[in-house]
Amino acid sequence: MSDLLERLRGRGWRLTAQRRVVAEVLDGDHVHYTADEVHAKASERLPEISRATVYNTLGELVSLGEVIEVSTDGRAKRYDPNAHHDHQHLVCSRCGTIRDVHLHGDPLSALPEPERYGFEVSEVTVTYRGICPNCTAAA
Amino acid sequence: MSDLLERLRGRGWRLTAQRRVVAEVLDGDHVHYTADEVHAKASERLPEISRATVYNTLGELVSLGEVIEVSTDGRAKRYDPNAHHDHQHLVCSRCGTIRDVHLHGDPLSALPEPERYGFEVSEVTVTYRGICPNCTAAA
DNA sequence: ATCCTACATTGGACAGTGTCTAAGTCAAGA
DNA sequence: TCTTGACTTAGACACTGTCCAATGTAGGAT
Repeated sequence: MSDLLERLRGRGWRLTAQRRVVAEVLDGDHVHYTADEVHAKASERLPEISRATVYNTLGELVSLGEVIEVSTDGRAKRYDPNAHHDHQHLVCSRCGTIRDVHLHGDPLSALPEPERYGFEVSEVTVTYRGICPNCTAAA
Repeated sequence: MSDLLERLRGRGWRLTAQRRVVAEVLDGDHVHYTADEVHAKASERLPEISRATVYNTLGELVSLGEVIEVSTDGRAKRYDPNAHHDHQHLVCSRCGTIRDVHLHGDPLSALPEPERYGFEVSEVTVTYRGICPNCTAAA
């Protein structure tokens, strides 16, 4: 993700220690953390980083299209660094963890014209829900 | 929706004025209100109804399968009274209004077995996003 | 019709998530 | 090295939702 930092710098981003750490956290594992989880991880490397900065930085990464915001459960949003590959999500209804999944076909084409009601439809998200193997085992 | 109340009473629900009003609000327009909007509407008819009761009642209606909980934006959840007809949602990215839409085919079958990672997949929601005619005109 | 009691409601405190602001700090160009 | 405007900080705040103890009441029992 070091090229991410380069790309952002090219767009006029000021490169600070805080932003670097947030980007590194997102790059690290391919898990979908909540903002506060990102903050916790970031604090391990840069203890004085503030919650507001993490929220700001995540918001910027989202509007720059580098990260996708996923809100599956009405609780905390999660951040998905895998923004450049088209994919959908599989969510555990019990523990909330998210996996990226890839579908057969294009879900956009499943919505017939008369069902579009004059909207300019530009995006579709598909979310599968179920119980993950871990939670099944723990039950 | 008066048969809703009957159905619920058959399942041992105690029929109170508060529950009746919440059910009527949901039945009224076919809009997808947030919990606090339901509370506001309900207060017009029953001023002393409390927020906790509205949240409780909505939660019960959801677990009884009479109403669907929709969280599209990570802000307030919205409640969809149209639970008995399989459908998906079309959301305006600008003003947030929601329309029910009906799809070709079953989106569950679009997720190949190897992409299920041992989950017991039981549910799928598809959300289309775009700009509604109103917002397009206003732009 | 009245009584009982388990269930429902109330209001207010609390918790989680996210936003805002004023003051201080610093990256990076001159 | 200096300057400056963008960035960060801490903490207050707002919104959504949950919880609890005290109070009220629907509906079966009598």
